[in-house]
Amino acid sequence: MNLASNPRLALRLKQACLECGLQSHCLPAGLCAEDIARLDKIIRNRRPLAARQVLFHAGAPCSSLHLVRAGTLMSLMPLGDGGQQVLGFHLPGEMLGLDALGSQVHDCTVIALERSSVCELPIQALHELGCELPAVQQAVDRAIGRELQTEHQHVAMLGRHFAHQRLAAFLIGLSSRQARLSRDPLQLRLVMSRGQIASFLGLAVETVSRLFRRFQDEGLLAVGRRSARILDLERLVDCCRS
Amino acid sequence: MNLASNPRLALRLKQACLECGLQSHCLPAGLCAEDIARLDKIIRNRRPLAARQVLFHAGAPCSSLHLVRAGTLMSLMPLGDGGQQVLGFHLPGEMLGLDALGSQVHDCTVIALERSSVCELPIQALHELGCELPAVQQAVDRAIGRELQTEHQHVAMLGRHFAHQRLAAFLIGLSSRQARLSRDPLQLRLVMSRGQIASFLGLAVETVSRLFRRFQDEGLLAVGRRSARILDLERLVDCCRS
DNA sequence: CGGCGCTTTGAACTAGTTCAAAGCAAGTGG
DNA sequence: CCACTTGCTTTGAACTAGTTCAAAGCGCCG
Repeated sequence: MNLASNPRLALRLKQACLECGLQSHCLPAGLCAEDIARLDKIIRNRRPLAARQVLFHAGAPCSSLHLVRAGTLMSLMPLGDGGQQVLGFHLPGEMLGLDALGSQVHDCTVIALERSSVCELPIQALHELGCELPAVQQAVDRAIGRELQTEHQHVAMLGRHFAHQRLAAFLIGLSSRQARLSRDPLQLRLVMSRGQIASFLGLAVETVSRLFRRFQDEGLLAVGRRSARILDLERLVDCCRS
Repeated sequence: MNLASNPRLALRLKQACLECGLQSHCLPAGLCAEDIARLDKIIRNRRPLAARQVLFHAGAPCSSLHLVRAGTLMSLMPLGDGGQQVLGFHLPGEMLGLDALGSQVHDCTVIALERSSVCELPIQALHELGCELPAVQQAVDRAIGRELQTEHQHVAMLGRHFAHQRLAAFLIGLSSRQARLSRDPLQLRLVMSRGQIASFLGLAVETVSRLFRRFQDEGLLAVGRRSARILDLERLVDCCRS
């Protein structure tokens, strides 16, 4: 199926940053209209991705960053023994591909979990613009810093002893990222499979499944196949620490 | 004791990038002498750190990056329940503080594990220089990309099932970083405590201790209190995958 | 409708943790 | 210079959280 032939998607592809609903949650956040227009000009390609389509492979050469415009993506690190470690899930407004900044080669694979779309930012052009407009440079710095902090959070989570602490931390993380996008922070869409969540948390699938059940039994969550509603945020937060 | 009064340290503090033995393993790697001289001018402060001295605290405001010049540092993330997760160990030539790039606030604490010294790079000045000299911009990008990739490796390691895989991966990682510094890649200095290694790997101290013994019994390693010699690199590498 | 893949559930198992105590090394002060 | 304190490391034994294995349930897509 040719996605571009879909009128609704074609419309979205034409959308410039200034008309994008994501504006204030994305890279341009905080920039003036003029700067956004400049930024907009260097965005090369707003391409739609089908579910399970690969954005780039580990080892692929690269001279661009990507911003998630819509949908959800996942990054994977090949493990050598054939397995894959899930490194992260990426929501709209988040930046992808920073790992390739220096080496020009990706160290992980990124794949769409549902129909998604991304904006491509050529690194070279972004640098040039950053030199002209300090606000753009700042925005890029913000994205880099946030990416690093997210990784730190992930490591801290994997360091937690108990499985329930990790799952709770994961759900709360998702919730606050939803909030950032002005979505309901209590209604979580679980676009990823249980297996992918398990890999992300360093657990077995079965453990994740049992924990979802347990959280539901304890009245913390209402769990669906592809969604979860947080019923008691406070206790869920406590759960991270005990 | 006033470290600056020590003549040997004072000498090292005056050392410019061009005379620094680390040159080709540090940020300036690949730059021409002229560019290095420019970079050198913006380095504000080469301060020595005593063992256990804190470079910066989580939450501290920040407008600089740091390069490790000598010694070893460790970054820690406060866990809320009072505990600390070890995020990483930092050897000479590696960059510190990138997490604060956007927010201007550190999300982790960095502490010296032994007498160390670091170079401070004001972010503002670094950006300005990067605009003038693309090679400097590239060097910074390299540092950022490498930092991200290191985090990815850490996550991938924490995702491994078995404790021996994690310890082996840790030792091999250390080894290759030593090699990068033209040090003997088989003779590892373990500046950090067993407890710190355990936290880094998401294990209990006792497990790490037992694994060191086991690796020694199996002829992979000769383990000392503060050092380890790799006796069979090939089998140690295999160990990461099985 | 039928088949495939994801999810759930149960039961046995085990790797790693926890608890407790002894062993060491390094630094301190008399 | 030695005795002593302190903190890290090692070792052993009991315990348990999470894994593994197996099988049934369920939903989705062709």
